[in-house]
Amino acid sequence: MSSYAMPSDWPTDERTARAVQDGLRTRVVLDEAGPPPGTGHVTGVDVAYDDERDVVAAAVVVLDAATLDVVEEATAVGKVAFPYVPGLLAFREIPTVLAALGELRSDPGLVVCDGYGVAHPRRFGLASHLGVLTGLPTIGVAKNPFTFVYEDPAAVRGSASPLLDGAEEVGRALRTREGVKPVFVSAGHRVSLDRACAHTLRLTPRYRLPESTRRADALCRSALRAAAG
DNA sequence: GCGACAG
DNA sequence: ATCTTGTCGC
Repeated sequence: MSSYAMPSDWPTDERTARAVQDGLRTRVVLDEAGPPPGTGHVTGVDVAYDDERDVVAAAVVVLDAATLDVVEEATAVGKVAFPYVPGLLAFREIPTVLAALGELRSDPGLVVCDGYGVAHPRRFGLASHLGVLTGLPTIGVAKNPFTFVYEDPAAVRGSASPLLDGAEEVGRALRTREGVKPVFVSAGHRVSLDRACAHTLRLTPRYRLPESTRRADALCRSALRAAAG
């Protein structure tokens, strides 16, 4: 039995999905600093699809936050439950992610999502949604700026600039590798933006993307091939 | 109405 | 996300 239960009223249409986001957004907690970087566990989450066969595979990889060594891995396969609609990504990814999380024996610690948290049209992206449903601290690290505006950060690793939705800073463009395109970090649930960035830098000692998501990405792809392709 | 648009 | 070879560079 999974300890992370999916709501029984999972929406199947866009209208209802947006209403669900509006109903849950008030539960997002943003006044907690979150776990100190380099302590406990950090868990990467990612999902791969085979829309041709209507199959989706999710992977969660738990890392030791201090060493980045793999502590535990888990995967789950399911049917695609929602189409990709910008702003509604969570409804496509979360069902299978919850199933994979439910297979873990370890405490996930901080969950790092491939996408956004509060940097979202209704301030309730994938990372925030997953955080509210599980109660776990979460952050979002995306590869693209979505609809937000930002100034290119300085070339040196560690530089950052605000990711803006109008005048509001909803996240940060963070340079994780010298001279390489930045990643886009946002708080998800129970973690501050400053700390989300600090975690992201600790997770990127060598590559642009966090080790957690790189590991989860490789794992969900192989899980998908094993299940379908 | 048209274009943009996390993964 | 996914379709896809070679190629430039550290």
